[in-house]
Amino acid sequence: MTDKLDLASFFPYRLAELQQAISNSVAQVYAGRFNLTRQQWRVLAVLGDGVHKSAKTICGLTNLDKMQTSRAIAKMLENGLLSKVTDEKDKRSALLSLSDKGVVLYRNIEPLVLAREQQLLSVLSKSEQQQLSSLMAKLLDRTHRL
Amino acid sequence: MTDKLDLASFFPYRLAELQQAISNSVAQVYAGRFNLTRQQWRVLAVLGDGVHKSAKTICGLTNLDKMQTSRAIAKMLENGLLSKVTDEKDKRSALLSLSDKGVVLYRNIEPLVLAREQQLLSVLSKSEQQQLSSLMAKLLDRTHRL
DNA sequence: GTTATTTAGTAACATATGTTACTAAATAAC
DNA sequence: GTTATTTAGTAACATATGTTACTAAATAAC
Repeated sequence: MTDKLDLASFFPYRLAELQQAISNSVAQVYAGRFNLTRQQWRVLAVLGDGVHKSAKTICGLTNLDKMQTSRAIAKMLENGLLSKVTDEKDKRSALLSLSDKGVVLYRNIEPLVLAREQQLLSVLSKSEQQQLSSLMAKLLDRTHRL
Repeated sequence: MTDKLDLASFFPYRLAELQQAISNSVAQVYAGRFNLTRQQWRVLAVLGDGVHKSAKTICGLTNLDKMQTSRAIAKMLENGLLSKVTDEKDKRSALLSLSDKGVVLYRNIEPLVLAREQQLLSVLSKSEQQQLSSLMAKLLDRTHRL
């Protein structure tokens, strides 16, 4: 059987493998201690700049599915991490922002997550990191144009 | 609010974004026409070398969860893509291989999937591809040692 | 060689995810 | 300004996923 495909060296597979490992590594930071799901962490991160946003905007910024966003927000409201105010300019949607509790949580997690990122990237030199970032941008762009 | 984290440029997030885009792109090849799930595609790919393997071995090689592997195999047996023979050396496990139908399917998909991989990677020069591969290996290694 | 422990695999359950259908408000069409 | 269409968000359903509990066979311990 002539077989040129080897899963272990197939680029999409290798990327998935790496992504999962990196993702798990970061989740260790926010999941255990702070009891957040990946979705909730993303919502938190996106609201971390202090600018209130609609669910739709959050959905776009987090790259999450519509319902995943809706559910993450619902749970975070329940846990008192978010504040919700009806958008007076469009009463179908609500503007969400971090509550005081949410801000405290974010300020706790943020440095830990950034530290973990650095910890992971530290196997690469600064120039390698830039190289990687640029290669990733090219590839992502490619998928958009295919 | 001082905020040094920006999700859009956070490495783990960018990697997840890219991985998903690449993965979807490859899935277009095997999912629609050939009606395979991602899990089934991986099982197929891993058995494509013609060497029969136990479910456990497949589980390891595909990086799939135990039950995902079990279910993918069950469905593929049902669809006549695999053959199953009890391992006489260890009667708890069975050895799986592609059936004739499975081999035909594999031979059809393989070149298409490899072509898609090349199509995606073609935004990068050969040397950039090697660079990327090497950076990914370093990072993966890092996650194992953390 | 009998009993205790480990292992491959699956079933049954609980949870997560995605899709389709709906509600309420906004905008477009006349 | 009334009716038709689009949009933000969620509920209800169907499917996918992961975990715990089990079965049957293997290996380890005595």
